[in-house]
Amino acid sequence: MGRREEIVEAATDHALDHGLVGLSLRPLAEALGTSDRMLLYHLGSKDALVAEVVRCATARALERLRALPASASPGAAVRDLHRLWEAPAVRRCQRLHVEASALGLFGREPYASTVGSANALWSSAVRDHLARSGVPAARLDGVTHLVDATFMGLELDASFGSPAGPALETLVAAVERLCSGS
Amino acid sequence: MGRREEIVEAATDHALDHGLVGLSLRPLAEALGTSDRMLLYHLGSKDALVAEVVRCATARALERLRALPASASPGAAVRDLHRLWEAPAVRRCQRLHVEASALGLFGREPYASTVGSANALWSSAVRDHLARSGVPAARLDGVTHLVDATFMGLELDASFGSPAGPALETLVAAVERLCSGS
DNA sequence: CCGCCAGCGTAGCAGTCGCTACACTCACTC
DNA sequence: GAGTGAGTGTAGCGACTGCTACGCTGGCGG
Repeated sequence: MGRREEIVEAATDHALDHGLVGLSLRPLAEALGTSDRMLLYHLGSKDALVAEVVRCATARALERLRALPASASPGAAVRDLHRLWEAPAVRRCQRLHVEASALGLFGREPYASTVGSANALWSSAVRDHLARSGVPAARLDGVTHLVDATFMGLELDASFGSPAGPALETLVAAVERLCSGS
Repeated sequence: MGRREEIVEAATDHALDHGLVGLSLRPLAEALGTSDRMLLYHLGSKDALVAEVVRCATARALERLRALPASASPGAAVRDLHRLWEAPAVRRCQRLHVEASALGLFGREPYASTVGSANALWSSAVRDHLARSGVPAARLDGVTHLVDATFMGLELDASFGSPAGPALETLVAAVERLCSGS
């Protein structure tokens, strides 16, 4: 692993803990045992570094999602996806993804474009898992978007103590009915 | 309206356009035709100003939500809530709310605490509307949280061009089945 | 007519930001 | 052994941050 990849991995760990918003080169460099000068030497600019961090966090979460075995039913798939999402290692990545998405809300770069492609990857992996778990093709698009959006929204809600339970149970029940009936 | 309220309203307009992240006192003051000195004089600190802005944006959206007449059915309620959410005046407020929520994700103040109470208000108003529109009590909690989380998530997705249509239709169908059956 | 104080402007503080200029070491090739 | 290039440390640039010290103004009550 080259120095650049080492830096990106370590910076990702740091961002997973502290978020993207306050991120600045000097404290980050100090935490990584190097200097801001070096971060810029290897990454080119802060924006490039941030883009790499977002990409790296997404890749870590994706690896876990792709390793998830097919679930027994659409309802079980939603539950399994949520369990995966709540695994600490995955959740921290998703929290970062949500933060990056919000930073792109007003078109601010590099968040807007980076998060766009990250989300396409994640969303299509969710779709794959749902398809493998018996969600009928006619419902696949809608359920994928619904599940994806709901989990993101729940992550936002969770930050001020709102429990995910009721919404999750409702979503599971809804997906079950939607995929068995009609 | 006192000078303080005028400033908060104008600052809210500005934040609705430009977001909370890059917000800094001097450009804001210039846009408002005053000086950073005055913002601090009337509001006390930047954090207090931000808290007021978030509160103000939430109040504007709430006013619209509370004026929404009861819908004909649970499914229609979801559709009506979404139509309300997509009204430009409301949507800008919700976009700001989502941004503020994300800024609170890592516990950063004043976002975390301000957004918490704003969300409680919004969530309970959504709950009221759903109850008025025929969502049975047993489902009220789950549907409220589901709808709320989904809309927030869709707002995040919308920023990189993902259409809300499929997820919304699926949510409407799901809520309809959930509230008529069993 | 005087004092007072809310409201406002000017100037500036100490600190942080991303980024760069420059000099230097070291391993390498020729 | 000279030259070369990647990698690194130091120091600092200009811009910007939230915030404050200080002085002025105008209208009010005494």
